[in-house]
Amino acid sequence: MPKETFHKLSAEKKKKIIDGFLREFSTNSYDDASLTTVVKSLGIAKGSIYQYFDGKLDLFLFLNSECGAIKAKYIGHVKRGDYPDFWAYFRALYLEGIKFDLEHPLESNFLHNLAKHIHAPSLKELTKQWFDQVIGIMCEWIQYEVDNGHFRNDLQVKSMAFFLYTVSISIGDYMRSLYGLNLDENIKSGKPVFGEKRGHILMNAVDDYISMLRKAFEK
Amino acid sequence: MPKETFHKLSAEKKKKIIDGFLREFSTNSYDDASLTTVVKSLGIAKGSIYQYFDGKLDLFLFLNSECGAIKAKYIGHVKRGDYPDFWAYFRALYLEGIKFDLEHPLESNFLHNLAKHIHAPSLKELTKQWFDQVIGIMCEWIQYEVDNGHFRNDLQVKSMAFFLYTVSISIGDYMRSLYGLNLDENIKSGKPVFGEKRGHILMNAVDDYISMLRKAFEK
DNA sequence: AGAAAAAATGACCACCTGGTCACTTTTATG
DNA sequence: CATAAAAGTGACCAGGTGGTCATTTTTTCT
Repeated sequence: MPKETFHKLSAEKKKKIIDGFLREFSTNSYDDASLTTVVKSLGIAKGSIYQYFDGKLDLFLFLNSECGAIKAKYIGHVKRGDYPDFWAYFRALYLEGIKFDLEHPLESNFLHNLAKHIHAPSLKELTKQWFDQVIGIMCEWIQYEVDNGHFRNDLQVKSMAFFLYTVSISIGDYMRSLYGLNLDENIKSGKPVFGEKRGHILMNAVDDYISMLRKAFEK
Repeated sequence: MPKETFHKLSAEKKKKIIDGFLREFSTNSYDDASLTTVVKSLGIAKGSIYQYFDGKLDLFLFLNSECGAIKAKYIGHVKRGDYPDFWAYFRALYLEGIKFDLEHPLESNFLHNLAKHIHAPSLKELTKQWFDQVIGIMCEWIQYEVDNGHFRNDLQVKSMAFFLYTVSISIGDYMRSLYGLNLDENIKSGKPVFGEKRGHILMNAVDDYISMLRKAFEK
């Protein structure tokens, strides 16, 4: 967590610093991201960031929690009970996710990039926690649907959760591939991450995937 | 590709060098793998490897093609025509894959590790080629089944190929998670990669996945 | 055996990283 | 305004990397 010094900074300066590092960590793996580079482009001294944070990892974890908090504001209010079936719920989560992508490109790409480099040894603890949490949530989702007779019950819930996790993560990659999106380039050039594509077009990819998942899981 | 000097080496020395680097590249990403470390543990001079190879990337690409060639010997003779349906064929490919894993742990883990770090910028070209090739093959598989009325035809073949690719890659991860395998540790300690597990037990994970894939793809 | 060619060597290079800390500048306080 | 505390600075450090090359050792050939 940042030191008090950082919180005392003006809102603009804080944002400038956060954005600078988000940009770097969004287009590089944790290890490849260079503090020196960011510090230079921000025009501040290297030593300053050690007045704000305990080190590279501390800085990264802070950015992660910031991005997570913003994303949670989007998907947090989507409730299973508000939808007739699981896949409508799942789809709504993705819609909110894309809205988040469009409105917070930097934060969105930071999180995508983290998921991409889930095997980075330096972030082993963070990614393990994150992974266990996601799998745990998905197990609960699936168990609920199995109990209510909506999902098949001939497989281990864990198998299904792993399957769902894998496919969910890859949806984003698929969208990028299908529409020829180059997020890194857009990030670097300051354009919107998803270019000119509207959210509902991107949902075509999600819908193809959901169509397959539905069949895979249904009783 | 290696220089002539390397090929003139005795078979034992060649194997020792190959194994040393395979071990390093199996337990580290391309960038994190250290030539210095391997060279020290092999007891040869740093300069020697520059007499054998054009550099780190050249060495890596050579190891990659070696491992690929060995794996191809296993899965190369599995033909679609020899199986009643696609999933029997798919399953047979995995059986051969596991056989390869057990008999060539170092080579197997090298390839797994490459797939894990598919986003590494230093290997961008290699991974892009590899990815395009795999997706291409899977598109052909799927198109064939669609044409013969075995797979649904209401989705883009590309969606299905991407889906199949994603799930296929994750099967290995799932096996590791399900059986608590720690491949890196086994590699480092010299134990068999999959520990004491027999191949047919590992296939339980594959079968759960196939069961879901079958439903997702069937007409 | 002697000369020439080939192979092996390891000190060394340029470069980069995250992190430090004595020092200067800015801000707050009495 | 003077003093003290807080914030900002950037040269510097140790540690690491892939790669080089003059030199030495080994092998090959006559």
